[in-house]
Amino acid sequence: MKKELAKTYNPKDIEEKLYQKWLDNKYFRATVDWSRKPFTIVIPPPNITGQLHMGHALDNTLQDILIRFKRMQGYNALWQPGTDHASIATEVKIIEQLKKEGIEKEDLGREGFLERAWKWKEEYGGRIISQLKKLGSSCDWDRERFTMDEGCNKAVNKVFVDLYKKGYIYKGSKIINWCPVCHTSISDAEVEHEEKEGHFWHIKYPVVGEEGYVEIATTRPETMLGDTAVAVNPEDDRYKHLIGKKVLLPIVNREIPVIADSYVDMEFGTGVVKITPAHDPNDFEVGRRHNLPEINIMNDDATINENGGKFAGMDRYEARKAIVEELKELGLLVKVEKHIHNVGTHDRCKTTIEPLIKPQWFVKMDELIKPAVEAVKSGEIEIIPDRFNKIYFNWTDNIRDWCISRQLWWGHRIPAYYCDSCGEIIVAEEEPSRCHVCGNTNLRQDEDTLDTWFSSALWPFSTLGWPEKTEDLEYFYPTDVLVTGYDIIFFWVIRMVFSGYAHTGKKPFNKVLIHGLVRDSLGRKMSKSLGNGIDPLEVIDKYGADALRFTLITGNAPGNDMRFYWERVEASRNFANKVWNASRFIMMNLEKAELTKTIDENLLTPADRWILSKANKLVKEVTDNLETFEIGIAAQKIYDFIWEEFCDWYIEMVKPRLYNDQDETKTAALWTLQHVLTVSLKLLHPYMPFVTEEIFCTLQEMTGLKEKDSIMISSWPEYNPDWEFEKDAESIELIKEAVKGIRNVRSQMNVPPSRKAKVIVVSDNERVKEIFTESKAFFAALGMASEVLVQDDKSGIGEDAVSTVIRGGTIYIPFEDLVDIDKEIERLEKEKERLEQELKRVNGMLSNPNFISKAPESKVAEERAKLEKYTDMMKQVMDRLESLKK
RNA sequence: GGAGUCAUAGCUCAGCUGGGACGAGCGUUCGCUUGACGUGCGAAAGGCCAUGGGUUCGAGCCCCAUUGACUCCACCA
Repeated sequence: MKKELAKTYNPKDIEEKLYQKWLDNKYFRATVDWSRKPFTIVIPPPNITGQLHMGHALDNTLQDILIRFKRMQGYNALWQPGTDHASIATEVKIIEQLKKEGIEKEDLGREGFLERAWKWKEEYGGRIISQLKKLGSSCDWDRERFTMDEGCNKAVNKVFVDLYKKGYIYKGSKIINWCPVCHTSISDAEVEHEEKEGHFWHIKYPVVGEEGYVEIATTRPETMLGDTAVAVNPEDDRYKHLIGKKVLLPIVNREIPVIADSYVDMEFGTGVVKITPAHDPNDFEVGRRHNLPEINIMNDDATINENGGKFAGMDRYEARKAIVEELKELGLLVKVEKHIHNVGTHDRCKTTIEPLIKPQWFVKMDELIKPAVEAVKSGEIEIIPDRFNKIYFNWTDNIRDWCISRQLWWGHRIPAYYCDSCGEIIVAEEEPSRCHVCGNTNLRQDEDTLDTWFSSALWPFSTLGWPEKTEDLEYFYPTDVLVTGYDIIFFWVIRMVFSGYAHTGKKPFNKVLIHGLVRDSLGRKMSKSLGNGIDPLEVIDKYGADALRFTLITGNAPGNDMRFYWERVEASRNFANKVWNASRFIMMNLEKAELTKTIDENLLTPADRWILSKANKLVKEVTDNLETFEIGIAAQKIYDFIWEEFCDWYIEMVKPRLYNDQDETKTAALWTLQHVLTVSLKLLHPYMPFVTEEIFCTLQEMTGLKEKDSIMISSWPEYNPDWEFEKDAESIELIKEAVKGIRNVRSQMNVPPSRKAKVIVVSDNERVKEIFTESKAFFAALGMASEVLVQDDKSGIGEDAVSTVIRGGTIYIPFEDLVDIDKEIERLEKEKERLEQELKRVNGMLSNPNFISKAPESKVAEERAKLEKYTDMMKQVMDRLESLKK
């Protein structure tokens, strides 16, 4: 019993079933096989807290396309999947959950909390994975990893210890970005700078021991509680005399020095800057240069601490108000100006960052970053599109030490142990049983965990077994391509690159494919707060995964952002439906046919050879495009080929042969249909895995020509240099031209398709006559002709006919009653005008001696051919006009 | 203050290393129960390729400047 396809394509009927089939047959599985070439992609691990959003959908569609393409090409394609523990995001989620139960994090204690966290991970961590499956992602799920699993933890510890031993990891008290809500330090990359409207408060600081004061301008008056100096530029004549003297810090009534530092910009503000080393990164630097005391005036929740005297306990903004109020009362507030400035916020919770001095762990970057810079400079790692090199270098060139410790519980705990009796710090992969200096057995592990990105940086090799010397690592590493959005270059890409070189001695990947963001239809970022996000799962539910995938990779240039439109998804769905129906038609006709794998080429008609060479050319182009990551361009070409060339032209051309059992070329037509369809399906498969699989399998059953149980393991079509049928291509193009001409004329005259008419091709060119004679059958069908006559003169054709000119001939349609001679003349005049334009252009070029001498020969020849063609057509138009005007 | 992206049909965007804009989808107009598909078929309307220079036989594409929109980076109190 042969399978039937439903009338319209319904993705829901097949997607789940096919995905299950792929899983059951282990088609996604990749294992070491030295006889084959590997092709490896590691997934950017989605957060376990995450839900699939459009960004994931795009990112993973791109990866799946590349993987499926390479797999079909015969590579041993591994797509390594996994998830990220996402320290802050997850910890915040769990704290929220606990809050609902009225529990504080501290109530549970570290162990209790972690237990809850793991439970949460077990429950929700797999959600995004199942969503990725709905997209059709062909990851090797047997290899699924987690950034906090045992192997990754081992890798993290080893890296930490190694870097520590080499002096690249150190602990230090430096000013760091502190999030008062999340209660943790964060790295520079996690700080977002937002322009905010603020104020500029001008405050008088009286000079000690003499009359007068200096006026300073500040955006954060509350930090004056921690001021330990006032700075001026050493070149500033206005203030030179004050350098070395002291001023009295108002309210606090502390005497602080006036120092000179070139950091101060004379042009900006008043030229005098208050220095608060403990709460401003710049002031911190100045403070260290001048050995100033660092007075921390804040608690971890950004309330004022005991160093703030009577303001202690107030929130930083309350304190600001109170201090301004008091300054006013003291008569020390000169003025308040509006001021727009950049404020750093935490990218996760949008809280304004508070710079604080805290002991933290850092990775020293200056040496480590060097190979990462060199790799991209030399082209050993290629970033696509290459304009992102600049973003990459912008970050590497300005890199600062990476603050890696986080005051969180969910994450890799720092493998550093303190001996409280002798003060020794022991950094080791395994917890030491005793202090190697004093023998103390009561060691205390560092409370902090590591930045999430510390473990993600190792992802390309930790997932393959590193630090063990596994065969996987040897075979699949370095990976081939990394696919990710431009927003994550500095968070992740750079860190993977330097980590790869530092720990494996190799680059983590050869190429980085960067894509843009998916925005809403108004061009805004999709975000939770705006509520403008579109759920990919909803799209899949309504239109199918294939439609979503196709939509995401077409209609935009690499690296550029794209807007999401439902209309575009609909168009993609329509395309899937088109493929479905074309296949349905073909299979309908194949039912009774006996096909063989290859065909005797002598049986092929010009139309067959035309579409075969078109398909052949498509194979070459699509393959080339995919090799160079021009994924959207390739998709567009496949779309155009299937819809226009194959469906609208070839299938229509072939219909008369299919309906005529006497036609000895019918088998050739069926074979060609089947062959071109199969090639098209294969090319389309990476983009639309589900429809193509369903049709491919059904088609195989129908024809009995079985290649493989699944299209995804079938072989990628290969370009055949022998299948360039130039002559047939020319013939068919000529017929297409004629058909278009006829349709155009008919449409202009409002002739309904039901009214057939005789079509007479007049030409004195033997080749032209031959072309129309051999293709008469389908030319008649496409041109809505009742009968086609091919003759070499106009005998028998009266004035009551309309005509259209092609190269080498004129086509007449005697419509008798419908023909209005004046209108016909008008039409021909227009055609004449058009040709005149063309001739003018071509003649212009060809009469330019510089063009002839400097342009490439092929171009000149091309233009000459056009001249010939248009001249010929012009002559015919003129002839016709003449006879009508008589 | 640096850097980048974008400006092409009513809308959203393609246009590869310079060689006539066959531009695509959607929308619009007209005509179609043409034995796969109305999620379709056929025909059409619609573009000074932001502006001003330059290079070139030839520029939407390369160079310079200008205008406008957006994004990223940056410690100006």
